[in-house]
Amino acid sequence: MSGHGYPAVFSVPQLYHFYRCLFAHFGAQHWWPGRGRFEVILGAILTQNTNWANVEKTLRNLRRTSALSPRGLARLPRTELARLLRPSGYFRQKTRKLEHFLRFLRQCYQGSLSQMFRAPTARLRAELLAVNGIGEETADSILLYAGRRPVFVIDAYTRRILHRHRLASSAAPYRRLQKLFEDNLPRDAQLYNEYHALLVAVGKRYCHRRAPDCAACPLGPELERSYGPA
DNA sequence: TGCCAGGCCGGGT
DNA sequence: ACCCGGCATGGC
Repeated sequence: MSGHGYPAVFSVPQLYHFYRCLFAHFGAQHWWPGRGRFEVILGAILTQNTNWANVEKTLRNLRRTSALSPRGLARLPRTELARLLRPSGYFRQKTRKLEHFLRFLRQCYQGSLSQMFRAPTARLRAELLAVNGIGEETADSILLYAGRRPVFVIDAYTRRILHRHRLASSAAPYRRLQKLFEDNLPRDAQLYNEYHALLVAVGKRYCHRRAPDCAACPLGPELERSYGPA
């Protein structure tokens, strides 16, 4: 069908209906949690494979230093920065990742987020991906939640939920899943924002690793009806 | 107590 | 182009 060896991804015009079911159940999520776009970027890096509650501790640590800006953090000694990042796990890795991002921002955009977000989306995405420590999900989270670009974010919960509802193979690559949403929804950053936040909300409750079939999800039967037989 | 969390990288097939 | 081990803390 696709000719690329990943046949098990379906085109889903009802994807918007899925969104409305989620919104009706869970309501507005008010994402991204964080104050301002620099905190959004920090959170996107710090939450990699990590519980958000741990990230919050680190963000509180950083706020207390009154150095919560690109230039402020760049002035901190590495050991001090590492100590502040400790609660969010992988703290040595994340210290390096953060330093890589700060260096990129300084060298390419004079340390200015305003300047960075003036770049066209496709170019900025490629540049972010070239930063060591920023992968596809983190780059897209930055673009969507800090830059308000219409870029759909795919994460582990999204993958599991799509698989559970037979909308995609569990092995489908990131870009393919992203395209599934972007091709079947209006190109609207606010919609992508709310949709992804809702997927995480439902995923946290019903679709953790040990229950990848989302067996307890109350939306399951409803959604299967709306999709018809797979 | 063990398992889990809003990934990513580097090295090996 | 995949597959895998490593990275680390805090909560249930």
